[in-house]
Amino acid sequence: MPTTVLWFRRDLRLADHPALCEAHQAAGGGRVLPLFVLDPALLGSAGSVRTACLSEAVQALSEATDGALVVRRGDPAQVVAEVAASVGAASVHISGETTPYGRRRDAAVRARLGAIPLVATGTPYAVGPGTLVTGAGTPYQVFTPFSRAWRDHGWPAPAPTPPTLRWLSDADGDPLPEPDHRAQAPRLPACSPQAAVQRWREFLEAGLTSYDADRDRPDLDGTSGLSMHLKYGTVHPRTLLADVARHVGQQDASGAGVRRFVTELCWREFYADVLWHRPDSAWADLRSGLAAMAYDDPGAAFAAWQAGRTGYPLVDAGQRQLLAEGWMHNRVRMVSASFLVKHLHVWWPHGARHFMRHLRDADLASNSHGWQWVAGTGTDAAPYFRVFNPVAQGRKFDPHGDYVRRYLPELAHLPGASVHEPWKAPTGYDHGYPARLVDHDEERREALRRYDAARLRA
DNA sequence: TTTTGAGTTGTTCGA
DNA sequence: GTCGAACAACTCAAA
Repeated sequence: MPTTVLWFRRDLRLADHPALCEAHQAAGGGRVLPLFVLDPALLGSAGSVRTACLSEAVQALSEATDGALVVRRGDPAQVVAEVAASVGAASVHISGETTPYGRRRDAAVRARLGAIPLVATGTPYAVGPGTLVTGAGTPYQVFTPFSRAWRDHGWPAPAPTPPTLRWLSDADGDPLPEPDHRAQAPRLPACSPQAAVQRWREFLEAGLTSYDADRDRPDLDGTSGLSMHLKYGTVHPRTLLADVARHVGQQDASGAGVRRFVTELCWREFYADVLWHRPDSAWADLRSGLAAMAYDDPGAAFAAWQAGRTGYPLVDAGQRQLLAEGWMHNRVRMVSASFLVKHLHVWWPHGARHFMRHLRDADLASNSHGWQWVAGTGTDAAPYFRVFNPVAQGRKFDPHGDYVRRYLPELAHLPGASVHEPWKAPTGYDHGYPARLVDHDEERREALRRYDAARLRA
């Protein structure tokens, strides 16, 4: 009976897993060796929270396979070929990868495997990147037409889990990185398929109806909280879309929330599609229109931004949440990114790299293209004259100041929305909060000047 | 090929 | 305090 290898990557679950089905089918009555490779090329750019989440998800997968999961550290091309040869595998199975590094890596693995086929089934998306094209056969550049095509295309039903899973383990593995973050930050949610399912149930019951209104409020628990699970694949968007479709039938009151949630999933797929067509846009401007833009080198101001000491409370609260929890509310990500790019005049990849290192949901496509949207260099970019005012954003989306106070102990004594303007409070700087690094009006005008100059030279 | 309608997420200013 | 206009044209997608 043949043996096959199932190499897990961004799909750390057993449910709704087409490549798992394929691996079992190819094995016939034989066994499947579950494998995870700790790739130094990927681990090197991950902060401690990211590493810990990965470690936890892999641990959960190991338990779900009754300890059969083989974890090996090293260059995937070498490790996968070695493992496949050692068990005499008939084929190696994967979920298709779509990021620039993942595609290069898989090509190298395929080459190294030689006669053993590397079989890709499915992707981490409901509709695989590169599937949808415009009538002219070109990739979509604007979200709304893409989202129409994406909904019209429809989403496949979740894959059924094979009734019996016959795992093989050769028991010769490397240890996982120590998940040491939980002691430091006990508030962090667990990273496992079970945790994903639990969070999803809670959100369906309590969060979805008010999602449209609450998702923009960092002071509330209004988001789905699923971004980390989508990143590691502890849940697949196909599962979510199928559940949501059932939910819609039951209660119409949640219509706006459902539509919005589906739209947010679609954004993830849109940016993955853009990155698929333009791998270089991960770390460089998608559009060349601002090639002549004058940026400042990241120096002391960049360090202050990273540490959450810019003197603008909403920005600083976000940056400190990022360092403490490996997560930042989406609204605050936009404000903080805008501040780095437009108030501190730093090129977006510097900020994007910092986010990628620390975010536990670090998704290359969403992160890079979210930054490019803010910077005005991406698809559907924000008009260049749109400069977020961190105080106005704070008053609007954190109206009682609860979010800011949660992360800035130096401002915990200021009541209500006054926390967004400590310079106006007599006691605003009594507990060591830093003065404003730059003046909003001044830097806004400076940003507009630079954009004008860049556009003239373009 | 040409035309047409439309495009995530804001801010400021002045009436 | 509230409200509408200006910001600046440009590109995309489809008819």
